[in-house]
Parts: sequence; C-alpha cells; structure tokens
Amino acid sequence: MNVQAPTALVRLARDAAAAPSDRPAAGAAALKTQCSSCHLRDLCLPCGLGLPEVARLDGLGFGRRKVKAGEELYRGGDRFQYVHAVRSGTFKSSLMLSDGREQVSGFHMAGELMGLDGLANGRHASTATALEDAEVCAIPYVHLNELATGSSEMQLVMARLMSREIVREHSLMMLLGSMNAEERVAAFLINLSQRMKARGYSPSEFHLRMSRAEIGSYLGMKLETVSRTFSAFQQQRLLEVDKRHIRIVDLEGLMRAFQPQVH
Amino acid sequence: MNVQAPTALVRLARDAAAAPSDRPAAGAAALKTQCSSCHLRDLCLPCGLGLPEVARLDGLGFGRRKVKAGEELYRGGDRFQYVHAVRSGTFKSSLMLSDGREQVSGFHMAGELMGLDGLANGRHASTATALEDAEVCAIPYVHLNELATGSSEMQLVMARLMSREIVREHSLMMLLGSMNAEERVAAFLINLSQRMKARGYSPSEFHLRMSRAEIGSYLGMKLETVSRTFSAFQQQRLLEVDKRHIRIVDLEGLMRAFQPQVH
DNA sequence: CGTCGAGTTGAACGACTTCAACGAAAGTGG
DNA sequence: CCACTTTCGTTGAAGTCGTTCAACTCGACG
Repeated sequence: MNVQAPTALVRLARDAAAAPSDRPAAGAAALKTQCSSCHLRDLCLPCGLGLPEVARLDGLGFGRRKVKAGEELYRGGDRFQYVHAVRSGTFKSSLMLSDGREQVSGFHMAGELMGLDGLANGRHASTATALEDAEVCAIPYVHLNELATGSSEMQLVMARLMSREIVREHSLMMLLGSMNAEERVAAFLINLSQRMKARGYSPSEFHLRMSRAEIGSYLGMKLETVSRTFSAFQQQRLLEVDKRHIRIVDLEGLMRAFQPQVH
Repeated sequence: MNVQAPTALVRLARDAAAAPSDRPAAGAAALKTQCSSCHLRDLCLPCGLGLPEVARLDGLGFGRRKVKAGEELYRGGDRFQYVHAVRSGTFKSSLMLSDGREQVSGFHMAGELMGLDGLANGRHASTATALEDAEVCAIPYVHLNELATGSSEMQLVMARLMSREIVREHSLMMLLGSMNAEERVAAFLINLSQRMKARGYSPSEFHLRMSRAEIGSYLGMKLETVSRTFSAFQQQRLLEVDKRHIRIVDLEGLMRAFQPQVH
C-alpha cells in the first residue's frame, strides 16, 4: 500500500472529457432524504452507527438524484463533491485509457457507496454509469467531513468504508493477476450471488444488469471468453444461463471451480 | 466502488497463519520519532499538514521498528493496530490464496504508508515483507484517530491517503485487466523511475529490490515473461539490464511502449 | 419488415506459460 | 577457504489458454 500519486502507472483519460464538467449533481436537491427511515440503512453508510449519529446524517438533508439507464452519474475528471449511495438500480464504474480502452472497476448495487476515489485529488478518477434506471443519494462530502469532525465514531465508519474499498480492490487484483477464466467467472458469480442474498433477493437466481463485454472488462477477458465460460459451466451442470438470466444450480461445484486445487 | 465485504471474491488465507498472531510490533517502542524533523516529511504522512498538526503528530511519540530482509512486518490475519510508514528500505505487500498462490499487491519505499487495508475489519488483509533491511515508523491507529477527531485537516489528510491507495489500485487493475506484457513492464518501470526521482535518486538508473518472480506476480505474469520482456526492451535499446541493475536509456520510447496505439 | 445490438459458437492464431537446461552469484558448512 | 547447495536470472522449444475473426441467431425497436 504505497501512497504515491499514480502519475505514471495509468494516466486516466480525464482529458477525454474535453472540459471536465464541474456541474453540480443535476436535480440533487429535489427530495430530502432520511437515513433513519431508509430500508437500506443496514447496508449503507449508517451501518454501524448509533442512533444519534444517524440522526446527524438525517440533519444533513442531502438530496437524491435519478439516473436513467446508460446515463453517467459522474465522469473521470469531474470535480469531486458528492459521495453517492445507490438507492436503486445498478451502476458500473470504469476507468479510461487515453487510447479509448475501458476497464470496468466495479459494479454497485443498492446500499453501496460510489465515488470515494475522488478524494485523492479532488477529482473523480473513474466514471459511474447507470446500467438501468437508478436512483442515488448525493451526500456532499464537505458536510460528511464536518460531521466526522468531533465524532470519532463517524470518522471510523468513513475510514472503514474506504478501507473496505481497498480490500475489495485487492480481491480484484488477485483475480486479475492469478486466476484463469473459469475461476474468474465463478468468483464473479459467487460474489454477485452473495450480494443479492444480502439484499433479500434469491442468491441462486438473478438477472445480470451488465453485458458480456462489461463482465469481460471487469474480469480482464474478452466477451467471447465470458460467453464460452458460461456455456462450459452450463454443460458441467453448475449453471443455467439464458442470456442475462442466471440460475446457480450447484453452488458447491461453482465454489470448487473458484478454488480448484486445494492441496 | 461498492463497499460490501469481500467475502467471496477472494478468501484470504488468514487460516494460513494457523493462529493469527496478535503480537505487538516487536521493539516498536524503542525510539521516539519526530515527524517535524524527518527528512521524509514531505513524502510521508505529514505531507499537507500545517505546523501545529505536525507538532501533534510528534506528540504521539510513536516508535520505530527495524525489519531484516525477508522478515515480515505483519501478516494477513494479524490484528490491525499500527499504520506503518517506511523510513528506509523496501517492502512488498502480498495476498495469499488458501492454495498457496501469492499475489504481490504493491511495493513500498521510503515515505509510503502501509497497512491501511487493515481498518476494514480490524485485521490486516495483506502481508508486508521487507525486501531488504528496513526501518518503519509504527503509528498506533487509535492515536491517529484521536488526533483526527477535532482536526478536520488531519482527517482530510488521512482520508486522502486512503483514497490515493484506492486510485493506485485502480491503476493496477487497469494494468492487469487490459495491458499486454510489454505495456505492463513499461508501466512498472516508469512508475518506479518516478518514485526514485521523487526521493532524490536517479530516475534513469536504479537497483531493483525485488526478484523477477515478485515483479511477475505484481504484474500478473510469469517470471520468465518478465525476464524476456526485459531482454526485448534491451534489444530495442530502451533499457540496459544487468540482473537487478536497471538503466533506462530511452524514457520516451518506454512511454510509447506503455501506450502504443494512440489514435 | 429490416436493422441493429447482444449473445453464441467455430476455427485459426498468437501471446504467454510450461518445461527444461544452463550459468552466475550467494549462502552453507566442513 | 573451498566444495557444496541453493537461489536467481536467462533462454529455447513445445504447449495451452484465451484472443481474434467470422458467421449466425435472437429479440428489440423503429
């Protein structure tokens, strides 16, 4: 975990957005939102906070914002002002190389936070795109920071959220660095399954919000390989796949595919 | 940037260390350290802090710790207590799969912070190993947290450091997900070069502290491929390589190798 | 009805891996 | 101090997994 600026490893194509827009979150001020009464409060930001702290979150009176399928919530290079919490829908976040290559760095569902990467230098490093019609809470970071000053509890929660993000990316690095196609896809599906479960949906049957190409980009492989791997799993009777509809038939087997050679 | 626990994507082999040791940093209390007089203060934690804040850091009176080459500073699964700042020497941090596969997730040099991934759940996710004799500052996290309570400046610096870590990992994901062998090695060398420069060393001639296998693991390729790529660059007159001694002959060319097809 | 994007599948290719052999350097122990 | 082993790096040859290119199906949408 070194902390130097990532000047060289990748120069994000923040020049891709010719003039990085500093637009405020359009329509964010529309509805006031209460964390205390939100059905996502155990998954989202308030998770782990005591009642008085949650009340202070409510006091912020941050707004919501609707995002249509395919629309971008923010782009790499945009000024960082808000931490976004997904209320409904699914997002992808992605990084761009100046030559146009895209790398999907994550998928986000209800209760998950987006945009923490923007803190580093005040500008978003990634672009967040809605994969379906979605809604987010837009929490002004400065307010969050004020709130954390004086509350070591709030502060710890924020720090923990960022740390989780780091750990999450570790997992992805592991995956990209030392797993083959089947392991990657298995890991992806198991992860999705668990997140569905945590949200009260069926862990064994769900609808993919992302295309084969997006899955491929996330997993560091081509869409054809993703497709083939799905087919292979189907033939091994681990999955049933119909386009974006997934049914996990043999979770045990899938987990074995995920970590095959345990010596 | 979703924030769910990484339960599935990768199960870190924290059981590898049969009984995750909760040992304190051995000998950490030996010497008191002053950030204000440290020659690394512009690279390290105090960077961006005002004088009064740095004075408060000094007030913490945290200790140092010497680590011999090959020794581990902490292991995945160890209790998270300290944030470590590298004073001298080089570290790698790595993740383990339960089947023994290792993925190097970063290299750390003087002034860089390690261990921020431990915050997520109170245990280190990665293992930090010294690649040469080294020394670190071990800063108790609880003290750091106390210090940040009441100082929004300190708080912001901490948050920014974590965010940088996230952005850094983004770069690595990009690299692992969508670059070929030559691009990876070029990116790695350019990054190293810049970090050497920031520390007052020659950016064009330096000594690698890590083996081919460690570079390979970091870049998601085999040691033989690393070796071959070095040789290829040498033949293209971009580098001169003698074991671990590197001389960058043509930085421009190397950068072109890093991002070849700019349309 | 025709077009377009998304997904599947086959065949050929190629980049990286695997296996293997070798030399140099560094540590080990008499 | 010198044989010994071990580790590290390089290089070649063969093999493999994923990519690339291409053809085709299906459903959505004007």
